Amino acid sequence: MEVRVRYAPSPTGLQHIGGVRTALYNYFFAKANGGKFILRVEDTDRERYSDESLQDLYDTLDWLGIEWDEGPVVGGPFGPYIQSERFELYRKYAEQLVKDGKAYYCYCSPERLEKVRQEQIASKSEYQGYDRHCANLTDEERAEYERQGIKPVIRLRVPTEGSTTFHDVLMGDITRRNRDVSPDPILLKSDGFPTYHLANVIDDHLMGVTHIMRAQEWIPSGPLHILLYKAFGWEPPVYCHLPMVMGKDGQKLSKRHGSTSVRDFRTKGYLPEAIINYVTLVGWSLDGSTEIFSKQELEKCFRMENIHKKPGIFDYKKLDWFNGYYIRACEDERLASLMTPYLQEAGFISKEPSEDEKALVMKLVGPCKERMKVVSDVVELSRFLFEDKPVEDVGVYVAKGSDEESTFKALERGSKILISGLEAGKEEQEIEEELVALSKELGIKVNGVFQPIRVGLTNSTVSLPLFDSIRLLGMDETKRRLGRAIGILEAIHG
RNA sequence: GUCUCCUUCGUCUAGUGGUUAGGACAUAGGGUUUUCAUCCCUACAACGCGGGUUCGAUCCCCGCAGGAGAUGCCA
Repeated sequence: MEVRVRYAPSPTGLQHIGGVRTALYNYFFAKANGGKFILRVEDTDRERYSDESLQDLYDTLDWLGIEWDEGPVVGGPFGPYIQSERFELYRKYAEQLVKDGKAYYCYCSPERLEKVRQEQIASKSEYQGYDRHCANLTDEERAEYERQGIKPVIRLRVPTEGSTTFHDVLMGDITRRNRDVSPDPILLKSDGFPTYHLANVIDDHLMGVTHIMRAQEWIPSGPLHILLYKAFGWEPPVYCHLPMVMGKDGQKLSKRHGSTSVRDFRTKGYLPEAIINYVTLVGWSLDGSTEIFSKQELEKCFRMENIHKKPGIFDYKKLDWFNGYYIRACEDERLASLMTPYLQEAGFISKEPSEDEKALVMKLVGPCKERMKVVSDVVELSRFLFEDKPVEDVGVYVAKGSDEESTFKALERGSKILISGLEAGKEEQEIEEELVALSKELGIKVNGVFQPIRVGLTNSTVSLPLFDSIRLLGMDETKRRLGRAIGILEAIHG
């Protein structure tokens, strides 16, 4: 039997880490088993739906390189794959259930339901949920409600006796007494749209879904779904409930923990490889020691059995580590093009970069590569090139173990060695050795010579390596800034 | 309140009826280095608690505690 899985998000917000991981697991499971990965849009909540969310869904999957075999845009044999376009279908099935006596019309107002709920809470009633007020209306009562123009909902008749069990690949058998299953949940809302439970079961069945991998928060409604499959006389699929992704405090990951939308991470300069690799590892592992996985590898080695039961806490620092790793592994050309938008945003280079600017960005890649956690770090690393704010504070030029006098000499003589050396076409290593010799002569540490030069050139004690900085600045600018730095130290010395 | 699920270093995890309980991130220290970073080395650090079963339990069983989720005309 062919494996068919689906990712079925609701476009009511930006795609977040938890959702994307569900998508990834489904996608990898399909690939590893030569199956099909289906994308289905569950847009039955008309209140919260937004076009932006739908677009974000497509953009995010696109960016991650997750292609769906069937779904919106690409189509497929069981379409449409957007639930709002399947509107009529759900009503038909719901009404069939009513005809079969497995569901019924309910005319209760939201206000009444709320009142019932409040009373149950207030009385600490053991029984919580709908009181089945409309479960056995007579034809006359129904007709009266209809006359009043009340739009009914359709509720499932949940048995009050017995229990329902379903099997979960990870959890084993999960059993719930029927009296503990949500009493008579709504299947079709008064606006004619189905609820999640109805639409989900119908579509999974009609689309031939064989395995359902979804978040653990759905476990409690598992029995309800089984009841629905039974009511329709359908065979339920294999279930596998995924551990949730939590924040530092052990609560469901949310915005107060930091970024949660993939768009946020993308904007900050995270690479899709890093997101895929790390997110997959929260709740899944191959062998406990392999950490680096490419998407292609995961498409081969992903096993459902290796998914964990325990919810995982999302560790931003470990993500950073992965991202740094992937930045270092990134091709120069690609990294340059990833860096470009940040440099443009900062106003460092133009929207239509000239050939010179492009060449400069390429030169920036090497020195920045080892130093970025996220691509946006390039802005701070390269700021000295585009914004020249000389350091006026003499103390900054003085390295640890040196003093103002030695620093001045080191800068003055070091600059000469540097410039004449470069102009004579000497090897950098040779120049470096001469600078080291100078430090010895002055009786200061090596950095006592390099620091004032670096501060003079990059306006900061923390900078890219000296010779890289010079290459980026160019000879003329190097001379200018060195001359100016000498001036600053000289002036203060009188 | 009721129901369901979960429990190995701070975090992600490996693992076994007898192991020095392994790896990675983080943290701390050190080395390489012109700063930063990279890279390398070292250290720190865990089987939730209580009962069983057993010659022996982190591992098997039962309680407990703690955590999470669900309990919507949201998914």
